[in-house]
Amino acid sequence: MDNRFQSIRGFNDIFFPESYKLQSIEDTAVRYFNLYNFREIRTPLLEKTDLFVRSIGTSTDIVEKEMYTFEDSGGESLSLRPEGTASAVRAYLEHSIDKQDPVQKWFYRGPMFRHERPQKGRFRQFYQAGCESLGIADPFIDVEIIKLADTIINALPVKGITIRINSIGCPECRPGYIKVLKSFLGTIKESLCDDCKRRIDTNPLRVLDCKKQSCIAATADAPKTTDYLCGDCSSHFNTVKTGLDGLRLSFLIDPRLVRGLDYYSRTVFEFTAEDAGAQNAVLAGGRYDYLVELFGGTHTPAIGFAMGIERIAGLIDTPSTQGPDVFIIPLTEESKQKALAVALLLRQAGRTCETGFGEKTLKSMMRRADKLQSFSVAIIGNDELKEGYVTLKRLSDGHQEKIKDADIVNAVQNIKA
RNA sequence: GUGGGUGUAGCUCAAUGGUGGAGCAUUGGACUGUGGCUCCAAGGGCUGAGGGUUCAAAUCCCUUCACCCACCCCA
Repeated sequence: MDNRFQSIRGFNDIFFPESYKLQSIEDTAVRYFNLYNFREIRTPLLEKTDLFVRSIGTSTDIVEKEMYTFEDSGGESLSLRPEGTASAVRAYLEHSIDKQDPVQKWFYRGPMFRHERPQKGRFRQFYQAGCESLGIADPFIDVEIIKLADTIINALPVKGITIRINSIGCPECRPGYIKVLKSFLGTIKESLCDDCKRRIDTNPLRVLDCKKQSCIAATADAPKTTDYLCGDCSSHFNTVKTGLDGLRLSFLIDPRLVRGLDYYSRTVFEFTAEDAGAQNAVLAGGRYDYLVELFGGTHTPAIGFAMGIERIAGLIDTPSTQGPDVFIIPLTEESKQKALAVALLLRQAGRTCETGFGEKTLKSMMRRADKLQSFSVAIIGNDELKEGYVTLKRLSDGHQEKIKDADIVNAVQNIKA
């Protein structure tokens, strides 16, 4: 056991029923993405490292220490994607989609990779489903996107979700705010933790995000981004808020919400769960109005979000599952061919079927049928073979009858009713 | 990368430094073509790995690995 291969840390095998839970979360998300007319885009898991460095930001933790980066045989630096937006924007420009129709609504789902220490709700390979709306600056798009996120979350059996929103301004107004914030932080520097002291210079916004009680207390009176927004950003944010109010969507304005990626601007939002451990952000996103031009395109406003599939799964009970409609029991070697024919017939009619091939005795097959929570069993032995019927038995009450071969599909229908 | 916790059967867990057990699960039988319930039995372990102390180590010490939780940060 000790010498056998082991998966690498933070890369997990996911078995049924956990896999089924993840699948149903993704399916729910995809259903609503489609309902909102988003179209799927599939991008590579591997990209040139620089794509992520330039979009996410050099001083972010993701780029500094969390990317799976290596050189391929040609000496080029490649990285497993730590998030989905950079690839989408790259594809948008690479295929000149902005020239055909700058307005695009895309969704994606799949694994992301970050080299962090695993803990509750955090893995090195994890799954996200997300969407991107490109080309529209209208704040009502923000409202619509947040409503989409809310709709997906509400379609799932999760409780205790809080929607937090904030605006972090634009290149017009943010520098001014950061200046004010920096000088404020300078005055309280001594009461901040060591990390935050360092952040004053490297990334002052992040000081507001510190979870240490002492830092939270020290920054209680810190200037708020929303008080320093320029006219355009301010009215954009106001429209978002009234739009959400108009949908009767309750949300919290969280001045400490700054997001960890450099490309965000204006509206940022996060859905947090009460019961999720320390990693409580289950869905997050925001505007990134300047990323397309940062990549060399024309100015293209955009907004998107991503949801953490496993984090949401952590809030959901394991779903109860159903066994097959019919478990087919061939008693003899000669009856196996007919067993297969019956199974195929039932499956064509949409009935889930399991076959008892490989089991030795009737008892062992019955036990297996029971263990799989089969609704019924169809026994096929030499008698049945000779006289052209199957013995159909309902396991819940033991009711059993002989069914002529031609009537099997109907009989299964009737026995379930 | 840092800190704390935990490693014993497939799973959940017992075992004062003195021959490693139980429940559940698995397989078979009681019951020859009828599951669940019950009873009986069987299989399954280098106690995560390596070293040390000791007459004697699952137990004490050191090292290492893995997992969990938290920090940093993030979905």
